[in-house]
Amino acid sequence: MTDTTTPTTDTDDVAPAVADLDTIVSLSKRRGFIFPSSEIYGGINAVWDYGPLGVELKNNVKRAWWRAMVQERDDIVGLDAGILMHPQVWVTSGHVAEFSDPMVECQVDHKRFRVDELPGTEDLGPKELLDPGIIERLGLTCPVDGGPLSPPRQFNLMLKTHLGPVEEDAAIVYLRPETAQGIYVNFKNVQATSRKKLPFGIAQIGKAFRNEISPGNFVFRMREFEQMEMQYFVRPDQAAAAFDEWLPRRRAWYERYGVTPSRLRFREHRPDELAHYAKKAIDVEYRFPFGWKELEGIHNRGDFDLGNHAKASGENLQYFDPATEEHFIPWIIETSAGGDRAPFTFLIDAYREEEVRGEKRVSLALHPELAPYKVAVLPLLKKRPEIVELCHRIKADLQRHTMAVYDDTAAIGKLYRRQDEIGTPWCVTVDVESLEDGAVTVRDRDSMAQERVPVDGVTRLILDRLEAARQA
RNA sequence: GCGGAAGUGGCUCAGUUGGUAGAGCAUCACCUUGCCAAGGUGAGGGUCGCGGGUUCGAGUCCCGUCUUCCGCUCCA
Repeated sequence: MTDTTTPTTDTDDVAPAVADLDTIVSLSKRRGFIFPSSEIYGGINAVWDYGPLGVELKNNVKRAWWRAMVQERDDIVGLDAGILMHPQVWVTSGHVAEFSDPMVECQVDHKRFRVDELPGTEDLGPKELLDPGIIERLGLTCPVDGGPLSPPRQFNLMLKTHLGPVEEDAAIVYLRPETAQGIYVNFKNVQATSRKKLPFGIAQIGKAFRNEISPGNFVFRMREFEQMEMQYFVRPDQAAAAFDEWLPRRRAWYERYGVTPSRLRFREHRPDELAHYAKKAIDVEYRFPFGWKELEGIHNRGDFDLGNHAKASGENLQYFDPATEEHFIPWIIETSAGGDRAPFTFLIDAYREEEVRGEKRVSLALHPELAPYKVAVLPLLKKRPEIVELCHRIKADLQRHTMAVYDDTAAIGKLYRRQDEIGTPWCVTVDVESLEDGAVTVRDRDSMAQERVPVDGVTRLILDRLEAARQA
């Protein structure tokens, strides 16, 4: 691969964050992008709601991802699997074992340890590992500083619920902690019905849930979040090459939609930090206001998932390669992006501030395809009913094709500023002359260029501009 | 979950030694203006995160709780 830089610190500010987190949170709330969940009851930890503008931005990001992954490719198809799955899926995937452990905490340095990894606990069963008296009985202490340990507690990173009206253990199901498993268990169905030959991929966007120990940083780490995942199935001997292909491709996707290249980097996981399913993992990281953090993970999962599911379910999940007449379990290259982190990143990176006459002006340089509204129609003079009427006619025509909005509740300068602050790329202004020459002014947010356009050509022009931005 | 800080109208904040809440911006209406956050007048909006306690009386003191932020754990 071409660009696998692996900086090590969080403080190498080649590209300082654009704005601090508070500024973004404040803008999000003020303009209606993101609100705290259940705010009138005091909010609920690590859940956030998308407001009128936020849902547009998020949907646009998801659509852009789907477009790049599914629409424009012949080798990837989509899927939308259930959030609830057979409980056995999570046993097989390793999540029951890896995501829920009896743990103890040192009372001195507050470090946490899995009970079954402390010396002398090797032979203990699951029940004994949770025994409150086990610490005292075995004389366990903190491996780091010898401090006293808390009684064992069950840490479960998976959220549970009951399926069926009667709450009994047999009916416990998990809310999926990752969307990937929905793809793996459907591998045969999708492959058979789509008749795809290796290599091919399955893409999915959906919610996942984790009882994070310490969520935070706004929408960066939530307990309910969205994933945009694509699982690419390949011959084992092609896995490494496929991995190297997807890496720059995924980074380029973020850059294409406006993320500053110097605020992106790759970071490869050390062997000791690899997830239980991964053979190799490289993150695409973004320079968030709170440091370099993962935006998306690209993993080589080998045959871990399909292999285990085949064994546990008894199903034959092998692929038959007609060219070589071989049967084998495909290997999987996974690209797993954050469906909330991506919009968050685009929002942060689009943030602009400038001083005009001692006043702070905020604007969002969002890529037109991601902007909540593509165009605003504004009257220069709202006293003339013909002008307002013409505005509504233009807006109605635009609305049939894209997100357009009309606003007349302020002077023209302020109307422009409002649109700049929410990232609207184009504004159409109707003035007195429009009534005579049948032309209006189209103003471009980024270049500030203005041009006169015949009323009948406005919609075409905006759609052309949008398409041009999409192609760029 | 642990340690530290914070929580007042949509946003940013003020609120003196406890006496029943203010400002700027924003929003809305009207007048004026008419191409890049103009001016004027007026209006709506908070019981001070929530619960309890002390007190004649608490935003202001005490306890609990929730939430947010910064660290420890993580990874979309």
